[in-house]
Amino acid sequence: MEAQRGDKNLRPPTLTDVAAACGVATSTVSRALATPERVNIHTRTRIERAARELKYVPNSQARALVSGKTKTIAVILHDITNPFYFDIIRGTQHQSRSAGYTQVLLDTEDSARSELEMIHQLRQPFDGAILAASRLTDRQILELVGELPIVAINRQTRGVSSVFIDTPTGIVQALEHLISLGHSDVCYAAGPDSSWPNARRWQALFRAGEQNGVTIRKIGPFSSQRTSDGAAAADAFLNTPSTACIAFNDLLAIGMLGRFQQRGVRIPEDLSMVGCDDIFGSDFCNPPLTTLTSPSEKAGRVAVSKLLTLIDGKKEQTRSGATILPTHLTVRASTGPAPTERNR
Amino acid sequence: MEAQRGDKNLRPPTLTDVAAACGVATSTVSRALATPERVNIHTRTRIERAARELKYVPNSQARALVSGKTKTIAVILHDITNPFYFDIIRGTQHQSRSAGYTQVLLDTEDSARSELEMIHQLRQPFDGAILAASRLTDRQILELVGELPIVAINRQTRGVSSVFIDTPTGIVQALEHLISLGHSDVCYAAGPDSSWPNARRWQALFRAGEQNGVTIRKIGPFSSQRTSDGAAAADAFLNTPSTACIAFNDLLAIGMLGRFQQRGVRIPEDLSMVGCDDIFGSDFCNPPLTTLTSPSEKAGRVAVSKLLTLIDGKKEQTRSGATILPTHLTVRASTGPAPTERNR
DNA sequence: TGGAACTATGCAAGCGTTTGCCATTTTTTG
DNA sequence: CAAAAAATGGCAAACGCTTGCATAGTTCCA
Repeated sequence: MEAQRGDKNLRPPTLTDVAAACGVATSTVSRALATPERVNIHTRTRIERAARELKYVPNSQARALVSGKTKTIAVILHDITNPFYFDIIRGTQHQSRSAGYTQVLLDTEDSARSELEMIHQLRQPFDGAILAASRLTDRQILELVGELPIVAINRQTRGVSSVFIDTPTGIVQALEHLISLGHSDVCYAAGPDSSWPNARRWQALFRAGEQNGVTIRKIGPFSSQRTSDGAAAADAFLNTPSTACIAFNDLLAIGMLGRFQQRGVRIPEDLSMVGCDDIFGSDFCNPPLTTLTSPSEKAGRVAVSKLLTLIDGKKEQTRSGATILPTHLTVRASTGPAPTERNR
Repeated sequence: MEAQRGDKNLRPPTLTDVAAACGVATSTVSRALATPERVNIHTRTRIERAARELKYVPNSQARALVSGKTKTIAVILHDITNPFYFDIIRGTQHQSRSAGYTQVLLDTEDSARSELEMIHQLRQPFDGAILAASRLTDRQILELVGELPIVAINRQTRGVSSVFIDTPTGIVQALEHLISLGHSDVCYAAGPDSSWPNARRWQALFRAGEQNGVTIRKIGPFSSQRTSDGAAAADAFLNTPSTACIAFNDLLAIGMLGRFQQRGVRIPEDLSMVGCDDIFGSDFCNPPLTTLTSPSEKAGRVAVSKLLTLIDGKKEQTRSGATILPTHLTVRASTGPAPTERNR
């Protein structure tokens, strides 16, 4: 109950303070710190010592003002607490940090409107932005790209740099896994219509079903932001004759698992479940979930490095391609042989 | 492969641009936007329209430079991906956003050194900081408090504003729960020595054990950052004669659960497990974990509001007290009657 | 009707840096 | 040894905004 306000050192030291302490001009101090070779070794060391003694820290605002660069990037997602983002965030964090950038997490609370608005504001304080699973339309995204370097994750739009986690291809693999277990009627528990990856996953599954001659159905759309959303999906599933279900994401799948247990449906004896993403928890839920493991952290890292090359604006490298990251099927205990007869 | 760089609007519009468009001075525009009542209604609307048309967005750097306030706070934690923080982050996010502040997440990657260093740097770009589970010493924290408004979460230090999630009291409740189930020998699986809450939890448990006349033991310290850390703890536990275990946190507890299953130990028939925090996953792990539910999101919110009053610097309100938030015991399936005879 | 009291707006300084340009000194070179 | 070149460091402008002060108009009251 004493110190709780900065009494001493009311004003942090500035370049001018350091300059005064050394009897040189501020410009010299600035150069000594930024371009040491432009300054005499002797004065330089003197300045460096003074700066250290005064605990001088450059004011990033002032620096940003003149340079126009804030060394800060925005990572935009619509729900910070969705575990899918955890690893992505970790990836962006690592990569941006190691490049000397600060990242700011912004959640749009699931409203496309605020997302667009937000990004408009962003133009000033950020050097670039990463759109993780955006709900924006292609037009909106392109408009943004005109204002700010942008990299999208799991969202491909012509002319926009992006990183795509190739779950659709993984889904084909998952279907084959199910087929090899004897399943011939598979249901997709869909995520929100506004989700771009959701459409892609469904499409991939549907096509693969056609090619393999198995029945594919779809239930949903369901919200898929928390496990509790799974209950509705589970109940809907039990109205289908399918023996296996591939869910849009693990959150939904885990929720379904819980509901099935509640209703006395045994997994994988009565039916098989496959999730997507391999989020935290997929390995210890009950039963552990067979899922498509996403290289999320890597996606975050790659997105940041793409963004940084965009920011550094090597015009030549402005090839706004999509980087595609493969997923792999992780088989755990939620998938098993198709039941001879579906019990209901 | 076309638009990917801001071709148009190379330079965002400034106050001066708006002023020119209206034929007034920049100061007038500034006032029209900041203190509308100080400007004639007629000019004001004219300015507002121009600003809208030009899509003027104030430059936060410039504003920060003159005001000295960045409207940004730092949230410092040592591992972004530790699920314990998710809800805290969500809380801080909500509260700071609604107060018009931006939050930046900084992880110290578990090194006290970088934490201190980092915060020193922070002084410039942040108006304040929230220390979530700091590894700093009291002295270091006090030093910081002299430089920057600070609120600590789960860390009490004289003279430092803080929010404390009262898990220790909850632990007593958990012990009583176990005692009522017939357990009389309880083991604590400890987290890292450097963790302040860990010490408090152990202390509370130990005392409660003395008062209730039950045996309390301790194993560890264990790392407790991911579930895999639980394996070692589980094995260590099996070397004790205890019939119940209270783990430092849920991550550790869930990890232990997995290892027990691997080793054929049945929960709760053979032994009971209690975790702390009630993180994402505690409700769907196998078996669902009895745990002390933390009001984490609320803790985040409260921390931010305390920080903001500190920043606004009402000298009177500078009562750097600790806010204590109660936890409650959530009983799920991992605790049960003590086994008549511990099978091993 | 002559100020007093407002109201509305402009001027210009200043926030802490960076940086182009110039002046001075030192070094190099023929 | 003089001239050219390089090294060093200072000056001042600029980045975009806020704000204290000054300047006109307006309104008001005696």
